[in-house]
Amino acid sequence: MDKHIFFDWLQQLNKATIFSFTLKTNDLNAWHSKLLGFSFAILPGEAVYLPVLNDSLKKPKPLDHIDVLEKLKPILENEKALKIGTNIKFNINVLAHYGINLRGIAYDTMLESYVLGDDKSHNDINKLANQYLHHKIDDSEKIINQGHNKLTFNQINIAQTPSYGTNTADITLRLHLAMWSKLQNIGEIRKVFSEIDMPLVTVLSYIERTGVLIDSAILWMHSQSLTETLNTLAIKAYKLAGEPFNLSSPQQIQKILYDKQKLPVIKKTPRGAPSTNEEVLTQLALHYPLAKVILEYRSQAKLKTTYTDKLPLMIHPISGRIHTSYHQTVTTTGRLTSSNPNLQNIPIRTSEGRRVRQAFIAPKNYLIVTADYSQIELRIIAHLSQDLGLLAAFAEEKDIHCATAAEIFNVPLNQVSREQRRSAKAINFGLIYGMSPFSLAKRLGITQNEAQHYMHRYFQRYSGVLTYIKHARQQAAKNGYISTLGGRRLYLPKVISSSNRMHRKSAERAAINAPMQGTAADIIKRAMIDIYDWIAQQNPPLVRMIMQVHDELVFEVHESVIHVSVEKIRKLMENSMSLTVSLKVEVKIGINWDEAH
DNA sequence: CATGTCACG
DNA sequence: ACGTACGTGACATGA
Repeated sequence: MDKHIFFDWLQQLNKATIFSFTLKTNDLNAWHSKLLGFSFAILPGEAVYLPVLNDSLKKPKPLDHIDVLEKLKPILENEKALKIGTNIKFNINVLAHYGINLRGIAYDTMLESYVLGDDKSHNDINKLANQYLHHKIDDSEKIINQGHNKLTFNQINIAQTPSYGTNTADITLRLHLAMWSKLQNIGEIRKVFSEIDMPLVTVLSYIERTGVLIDSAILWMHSQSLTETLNTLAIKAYKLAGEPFNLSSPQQIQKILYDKQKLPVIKKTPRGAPSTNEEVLTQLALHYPLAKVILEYRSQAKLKTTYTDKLPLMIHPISGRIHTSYHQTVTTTGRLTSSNPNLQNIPIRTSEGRRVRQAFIAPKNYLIVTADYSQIELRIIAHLSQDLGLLAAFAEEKDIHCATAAEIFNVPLNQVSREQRRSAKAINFGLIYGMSPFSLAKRLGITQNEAQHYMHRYFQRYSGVLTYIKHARQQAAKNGYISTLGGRRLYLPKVISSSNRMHRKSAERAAINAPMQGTAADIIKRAMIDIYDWIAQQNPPLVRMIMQVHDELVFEVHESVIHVSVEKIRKLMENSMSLTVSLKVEVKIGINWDEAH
């Protein structure tokens, strides 16, 4: 009977040009998860749960003596059989562990929800079902967790009755149909979905599974030396405070500094407590040695607790490498995020921090190659605004901060002082974030009037930029969203016309920043897709893409092909999207990530 | 589980 | 008179 149902479904799947499927696993972490079963749906309302025969299967032996995976493999690997799923990257990663190379990945409901701008929880099938299908999944549908009858997915038999096991595929299919009917009519969104987000899934899965090689001995030694430094700093701090206290507790530091030692309160936290953050302590450190010791302790403790202690623990026992997860549906702008561990915030700004990067190494006969987009966000605003001055500065390959300084301070390019360049750099950064004179003044340590004056000069010289910023604000207010070049939208639900001035201003800044940050994300994602296609053609592959850090890609490249590969990578990145300004990529090579930077 | 802090682009 | 540059994830503390 079971076998009959199974072979019947197998036949139907074989004929289907498109179907949805979900996986049941024993762990949400793909690297440690065992496959228990599949659910499939070809038509709305019809679904099946297929248990997988594996060694976790004990008592009931559904589909005994049939290797379900082996039978499904050709279907899952068939490019012509289109698949619908939710968080398909997870499925690819799990299936890869079983030797299945998932192809024909067509629609991911999580990504559909993301590009449609639904509020968060793009992966929450219950919420989406409620929103799009007006369908509440009640507990009776959940086959597991039913009181005494605790069945896990490896114990359920093949099932066609409505149950939590089968209906996830059904709901996924119906969710897709509902979201796609909306999505396909909006050209921009359809474009970003099909040209960027969907093809990127396979690429990210590849990068995650490839992983990064870490020299844990380097990190271990670094941890040891940090322990000593921290001990010494703690003793110093206790002496200056007159008593021992927990240097990791902002609350206790606050008591010592402000209650006991009566230091001036420079800033308060959102909840009204006197702040002890870096900005405040740096000012206090000019007069009070204790503040300096705390600062030093904090930065060293951060290195140890977040990086040197933790990274070695994240090395996968089998691959011997670190496998992060990239997330496509977290940010408002379209950037990726990385977690477990986060490889997008590895220290670089201090020499002590860079020692952590020295532990990111390449295997024997390979080198680390990094490729960075240079000034990508400013190039994007040049393109979006079509400001002639900015376009010319990039066309002439000028140092952009120097060029800006020359305009603002009205001096020849070759007479720009270091101080002037520094100011111009702050203005350029502020430009990207929608700065106010107040914040620019604070950043540069000048008066608000002076800052106002600088900004006025900037917008006088680059008037196209001002026009563009005004335009972005208007667009956001008129449409309730702002778009990137790739077609992604940042929705500003109501806040953009909020009567609360602070909220409104904040939404305006987001509207100014999103097209730049988001277009930069579009560009590097397109590049990653192109680079992956190139790497996939190699046999054997001598280049591996191993990390993405917003405007940078990191590779392991075999020594024998280093120079041709570098030029190919550069070319693919610089041409990933066509803009009025040319894109510039800086490539560096080293034996570790620090040296390649 | 919220808060404060700090690592990155 | 007010607060005030965009976007993230991880950690330790302490209720």
